[in-house]
Amino acid sequence: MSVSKKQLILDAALVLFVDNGIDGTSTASIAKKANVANGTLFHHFQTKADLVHALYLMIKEQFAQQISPNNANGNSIEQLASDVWNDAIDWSVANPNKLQFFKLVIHSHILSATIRREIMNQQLGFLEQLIIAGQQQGIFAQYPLDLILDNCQGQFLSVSSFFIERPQLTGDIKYREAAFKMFWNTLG
Amino acid sequence: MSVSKKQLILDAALVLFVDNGIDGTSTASIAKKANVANGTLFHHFQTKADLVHALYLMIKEQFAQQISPNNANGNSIEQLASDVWNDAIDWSVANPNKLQFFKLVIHSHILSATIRREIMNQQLGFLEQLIIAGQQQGIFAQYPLDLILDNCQGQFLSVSSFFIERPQLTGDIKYREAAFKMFWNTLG
DNA sequence: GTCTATAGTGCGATAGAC
DNA sequence: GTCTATCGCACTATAGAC
Repeated sequence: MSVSKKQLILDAALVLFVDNGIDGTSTASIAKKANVANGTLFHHFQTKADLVHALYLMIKEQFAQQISPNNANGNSIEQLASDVWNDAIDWSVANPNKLQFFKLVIHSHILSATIRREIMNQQLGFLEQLIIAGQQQGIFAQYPLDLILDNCQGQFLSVSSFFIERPQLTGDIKYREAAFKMFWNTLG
Repeated sequence: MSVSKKQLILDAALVLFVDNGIDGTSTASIAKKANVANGTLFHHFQTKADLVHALYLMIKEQFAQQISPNNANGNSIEQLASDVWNDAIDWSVANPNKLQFFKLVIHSHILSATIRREIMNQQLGFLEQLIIAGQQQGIFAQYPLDLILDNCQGQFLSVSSFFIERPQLTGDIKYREAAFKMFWNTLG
């Protein structure tokens, strides 16, 4: 077989979680959609929470790969910020289910508060470096870093969802530029 | 009795929802915490979803009362925006459970998507007027209104949660001013 | 309106054959 | 690793006495 049953389960779970919520999705329905037996699911994942966590880790990896800046040298902070921001938005629009799943996990009680806090911090590690650099160069205001990061995550999640819900606006330069401008202005 | 059983149920539900999530809270546990019989809960609320909706409506009313500007005339847009923003943050810090419940409802699947969309629109009606006025006066940039509103809601929810999780920073002028400045800068 | 008791359902997880 | 079958539990909602 070309795709492992484990992966089939993860794929099915993502779709069902986004459609019905995490608590609203039974393990039986996941197995059924994946064309896999009920017991097989619990062979690969000890508990439902383990499945959620594994799915999150997989998606986080993919997200990190898309938005890690690969040409950091020689560009202005604004250019770097624009690249990172727009890469993140592009990824969200190309992977709407995965972005929505991030939001579900952040607000779900199925994972412990500690794990959910780790999630957020890891998610924003790349941004932290960029903001510190901007502050050192005097481009950004000296707002407290922790407050800035929470604010930026809030903007990213809401604006991503905005574009996901309105696919026809994704390529609209007016909207895309406004979205970045608002994000950028926040920092100054 | 001084407080109706219906109100006792609503009060108990709020605490349990915030602690354990909406799906993670059984109607039986709500009745128990409210010192009320199981059947009494379903006498006042036909279904669990009805209870959630009623609780939301009650809290929304309280929130709207706190942040509606009562001295709109004679003040600058920035002063108005500052008043509204800080009233909203103050309310959130004074009523952390209620703000967290807003977040739960927005991301829960127990209410239909239609109802959740209404919720957001009603929540932000007051802001809409202020932003339109600012744009007409040339104080704000001409970003698309719908995008601005989603962005602002994202900032408000994340920054509110930030202060709720760090009560000792609520009165810290440096943090409070930075929070408003970031919000304000977004619009310009 | 409030209570007790319970019906009826769906769920997470396990056991054991293959 | 994958399957079938099912256990045991917790849950929403109802019935009917007071």
